[in-house]
Amino acid sequence: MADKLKLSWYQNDNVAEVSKMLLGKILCTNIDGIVTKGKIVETEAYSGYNDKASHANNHKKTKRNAVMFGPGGYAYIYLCYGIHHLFNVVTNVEGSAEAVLIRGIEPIEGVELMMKRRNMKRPEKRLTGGPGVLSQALGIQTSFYGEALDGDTIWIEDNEPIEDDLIVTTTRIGVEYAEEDALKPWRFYIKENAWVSNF
DNA sequence: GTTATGATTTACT
DNA sequence: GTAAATCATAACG
Repeated sequence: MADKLKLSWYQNDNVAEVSKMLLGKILCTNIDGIVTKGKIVETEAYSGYNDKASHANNHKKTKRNAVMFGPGGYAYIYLCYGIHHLFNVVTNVEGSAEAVLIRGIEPIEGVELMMKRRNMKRPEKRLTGGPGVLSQALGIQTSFYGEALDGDTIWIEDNEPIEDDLIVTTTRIGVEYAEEDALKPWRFYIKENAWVSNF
């Protein structure tokens, strides 16, 4: 069995690199004594410096994103549209508001429970193929906010790294000529994986 | 105290 | 393909 990633593992000053390395790792939760696991297949990096999409843009510190300003290795849960829980992993050291958004996972363990939670009547692809639903499938709630990822409730297990050939890095659309303003290719996913969202 | 907004999902035409 | 749902957070008065 793979080892739990240590908090220091996340405290890398290159968010994009952490995002890349998170691909293929195993995200685990332990809710009510039941463990569910899923392989991370899609991630997205967020920085508090130059990413307009980030809640921590321009070092804007609020109560909600405060955890992102802390040291890496903690869970940042954000409730979007009032319904969807988005799960982020805080990276980098204290003072740098950077995080990795987990966008897609491939169910490994506890699949039936996931479907039960989601009350799935839909194709399996939608079970965890999206940032909002994967959180729900794993039972992630707002009470996970600020949880350390080396605890017994939620953690990430190490796994064999994904080959570079299988990692797809995407840039934003229509930014080729606007290199200065364009955000870096900070979206990563595993090639030819059915659980990647939005395709 | 009140209002505007969003890192999305789902359903329907 | 497009449109609507829905609520916690943040900013403003």
